[in-house]
Amino acid sequence: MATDSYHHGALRNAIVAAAIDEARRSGPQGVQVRALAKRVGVSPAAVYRHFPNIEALLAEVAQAARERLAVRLTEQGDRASVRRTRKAQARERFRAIGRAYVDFALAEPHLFDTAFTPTTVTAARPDDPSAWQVLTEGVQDLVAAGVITESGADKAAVIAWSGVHGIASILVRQALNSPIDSDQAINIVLDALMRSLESL
Amino acid sequence: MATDSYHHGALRNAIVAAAIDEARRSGPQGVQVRALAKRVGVSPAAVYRHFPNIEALLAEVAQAARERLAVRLTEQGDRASVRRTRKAQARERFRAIGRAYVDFALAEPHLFDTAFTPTTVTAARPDDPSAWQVLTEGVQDLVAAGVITESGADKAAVIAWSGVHGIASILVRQALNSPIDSDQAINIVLDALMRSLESL
DNA sequence: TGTACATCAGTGAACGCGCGTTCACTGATGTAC
DNA sequence: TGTACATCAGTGAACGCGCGTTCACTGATGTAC
Repeated sequence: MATDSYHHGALRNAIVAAAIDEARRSGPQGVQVRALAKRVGVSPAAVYRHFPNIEALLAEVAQAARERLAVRLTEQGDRASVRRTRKAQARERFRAIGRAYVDFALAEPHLFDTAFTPTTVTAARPDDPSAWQVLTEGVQDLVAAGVITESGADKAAVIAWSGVHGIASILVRQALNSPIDSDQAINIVLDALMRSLESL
Repeated sequence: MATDSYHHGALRNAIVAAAIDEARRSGPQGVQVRALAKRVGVSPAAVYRHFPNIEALLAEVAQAARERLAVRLTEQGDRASVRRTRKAQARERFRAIGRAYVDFALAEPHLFDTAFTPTTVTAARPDDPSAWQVLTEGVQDLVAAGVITESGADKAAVIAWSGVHGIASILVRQALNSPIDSDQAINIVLDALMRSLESL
């Protein structure tokens, strides 16, 4: 791929990569045609060979952000410490996924923002992997291990997602108005989540 | 207050009111010097008699949005249905506050966004009333009624806020990816919240 | 194997727009005498 | 009670900037013969 010749060769990928990095640094607002073109070493008009408008590019970046989040959830779920019983294992894995969700938000606040930014353009394909799906699979594990009943699965997913998304959003916005510090808060929420799932 | 004379008379208030309405319609991005000036019937430069820059105005609007939320929480908490026992009453009130939080977000999504938009300028005075405080008072009620222990109060506040803020954010962003509909989801989260508080 | 040509990813310059902000000014207001 | 004057909330025009987008074009690439 000759990035320095007249024909870039892999311009589309380069633009998306630069846009993701820009979103990581400055959030959805940071995704701008002219800045990206400059950064990739190309004229602004070249961007329009690959995207009809900036909204389409932003939608793709948002999807990429959501997919990165999903990847992290799976990674950290797989890295959960090993437990004796199947129940304990499923619980541990689920908790690790929840923790990863919040950790991602704190490590990449702007990317987290971008992931959930409203876009006028809808994605051409479904998220793959999808954070919601990873979470749902975690719930299925809990069901299979007998931690929660099958009838409670849908509820469990909503409850868990609300909890982790809530504490993540609050911490990212630095809006936690409590004597409790961030790390404690995360654990308190995760504990509460596990408790309320098991009483489903 | 002669709003049509050379001296407006109550320009500052008029600008803030217009800005809040603009935020209500279009979110924090909608708060713009020139548009507000035009709307209030004044030249753009007049705005700078009352605010050093647009960030300062936005910070004030964000605070107003948070205070409106807080007012709604109190209103709806006070309107909670009457129960026989003190415990049941405290629970009912707390649930009503939680419900009001989510309802506000759904009724005024852009204002909700604005309330938690990051601002470079910090507020000159603390929020009054403050949503966090209303929530904390609800927790104190639960403690006083003996529903939860005093040692669990701080935790309860964090848990509750995460839950309601989470489901509110998810619904506002229309990101709920579940067979469950919005209204059910809200109740499921509120139920889970109440359960996990009582097991503190 | 060499050449003509279609294709299309890039350029460069310009467009119109709306933004926040500034500056020298003007006109209404209220206070001191 | 009437007038001079300080005060300051407003005006109007302009600033520089950066944005997304367009358009006629150019140059590299690969394919057909």
